[in-house]
Amino acid sequence: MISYKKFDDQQPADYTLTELTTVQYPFFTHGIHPMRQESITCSERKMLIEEKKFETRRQMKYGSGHHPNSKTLLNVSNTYETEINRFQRIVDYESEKWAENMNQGIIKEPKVSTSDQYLRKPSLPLLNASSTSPLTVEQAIRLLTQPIPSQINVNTTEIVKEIKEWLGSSSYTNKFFASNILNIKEKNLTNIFAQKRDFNSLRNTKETFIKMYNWLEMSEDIRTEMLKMDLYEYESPLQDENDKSLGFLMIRMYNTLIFSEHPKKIIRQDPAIMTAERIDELMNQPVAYMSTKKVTSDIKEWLARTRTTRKWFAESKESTSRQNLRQPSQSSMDSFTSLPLCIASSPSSMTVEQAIRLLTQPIPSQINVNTSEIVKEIKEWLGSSSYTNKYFASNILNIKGNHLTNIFAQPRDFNSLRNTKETFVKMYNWLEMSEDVRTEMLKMNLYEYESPLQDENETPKKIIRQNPATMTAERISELMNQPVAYMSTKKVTSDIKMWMAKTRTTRKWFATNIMGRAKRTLVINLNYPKEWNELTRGKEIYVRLYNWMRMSEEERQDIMRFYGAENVEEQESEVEESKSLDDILKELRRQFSECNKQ
DNA sequence: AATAGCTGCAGGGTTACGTC
DNA sequence: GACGTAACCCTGCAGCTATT
Repeated sequence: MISYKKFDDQQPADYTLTELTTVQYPFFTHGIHPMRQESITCSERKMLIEEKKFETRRQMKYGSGHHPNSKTLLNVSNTYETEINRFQRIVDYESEKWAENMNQGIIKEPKVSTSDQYLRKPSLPLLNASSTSPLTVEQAIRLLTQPIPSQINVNTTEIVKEIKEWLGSSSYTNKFFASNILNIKEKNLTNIFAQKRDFNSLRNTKETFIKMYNWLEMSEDIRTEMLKMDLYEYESPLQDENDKSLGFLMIRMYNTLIFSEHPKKIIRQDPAIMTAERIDELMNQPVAYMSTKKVTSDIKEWLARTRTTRKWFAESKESTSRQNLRQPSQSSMDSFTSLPLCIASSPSSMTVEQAIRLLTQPIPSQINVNTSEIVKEIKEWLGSSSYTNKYFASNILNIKGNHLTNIFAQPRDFNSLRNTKETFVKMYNWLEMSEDVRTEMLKMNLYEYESPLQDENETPKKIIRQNPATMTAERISELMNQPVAYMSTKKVTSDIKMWMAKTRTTRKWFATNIMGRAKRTLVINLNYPKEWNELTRGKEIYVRLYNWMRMSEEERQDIMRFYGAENVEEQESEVEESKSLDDILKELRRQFSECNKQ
């Protein structure tokens, strides 16, 4: 057993590079490694078997009319095996470049422009195919599964939105689209539609998002063509029969050609100069797309072959890189919030919610907000427009005219602002907008449905606390289920989260006892609040959250005590320290502003 | 080490809606 | 009204990270 204890012990280099040189791909021997069979996903299998048909056709076209037979295939595999030996089973997972290289002189293929692959122009032969000849199944699947260029910041929310829009405008059902194009169950698609995802954190569903992304990139002609096809008809039979068949050989070959591209030569450096940085660099090279099943399968094989323990491997390498892999999730979450700007750039269909979201969009933290400059520019804009200050104040900023006059008159330090920070955020965003968007927004009545909650923030309506002893289930139900015409779900959920943090109420307790929902459900609603107008049956939980925030703290404590909360006494003493509901609300607003700032 | 919180995934249950 | 289907909501589980 070789020691793997430290990176400094350069033995491991023999495993990452040298050791691998001795390994042959089992695909191209007659004894096929059984483990490898499991490394192909269903869709990959599908692609491969379809590729077989494709290759046959291409052989006919480019191979002087001679049919491929087992000998031809063997030649292909031998050639490939040579390559494999040369590159020594270090498999690269990025693209199809190698396939193209390999195809020169081996498998003649209609020219697939791999260089264009990264330009996100749907690989062109397929476009042509739609006009000149019918799209083949393998072309269709390749189009669908084409990797998304790494420089693209995949916004799953936007993809979902656009797919929904497309489905809405088409005559096809979600179910048909799910099964015939995405190769998933309809319920799964429903979940994908309902639950926001961070693309980089996805595992199995990443493939679905890739397909949806590519779908949106296609022309309507190609889509129509594809919808007529039965892309996944061979899905299940393949599971059983592939072992000894010719098809299986093709599968193996094509899998490697397509999914395991030419390894970029990682030149082995002198082991003595292996540094943490070098390791980091090697381990964290960006990857645009991979077959995760294949990678994990290969890793398992490698672990077995090199007798590396999972524990050692996990702790020494993967554990460190794992943290890094988690990083992108935040940035892509941020992209959700920046999205409305894009939507609003075509103001024709702007909704009140979009407008408000545009206005209240947090100012990026790197921006040094100059309030004087904002005031100056807003004044200039008002001067040049036909709108009065009062109109602008009430219709865009949702403040009173005299408040705006004060803001104009008194210099402010943005970071010290509390309630007025929101106004400056709105003014900042206003200045960032195009005149078209502004015009559109000025025509709207943004605050007509302003919720009582927000009014209460200004002058909280005192909810008279009844005698705690009289708190009953009926009273609670009455308080919690008061009808609500409109609310800013984002604000409510944000307030609730702050309140929970402040009172140290757990999600589990609150969800079970107050909301009457599972913790999971509450967490989803808190973290991914839907816009009020998008909600249908799901409004109930938001109504309860809203009404919860609407109550006085004493009322909340009474209810919590009613449900037997253990820490109500502590919370109560905490509450007693605060002076009034007014202060609580002010504090919440301040924290909310802080939140926005960050 | 224990606990809390978050998330992907999958599936059950309910509601909405269209068709007969 | 009965029925089937689509869409939506809710939840459990498992695995992960962060915090205490």
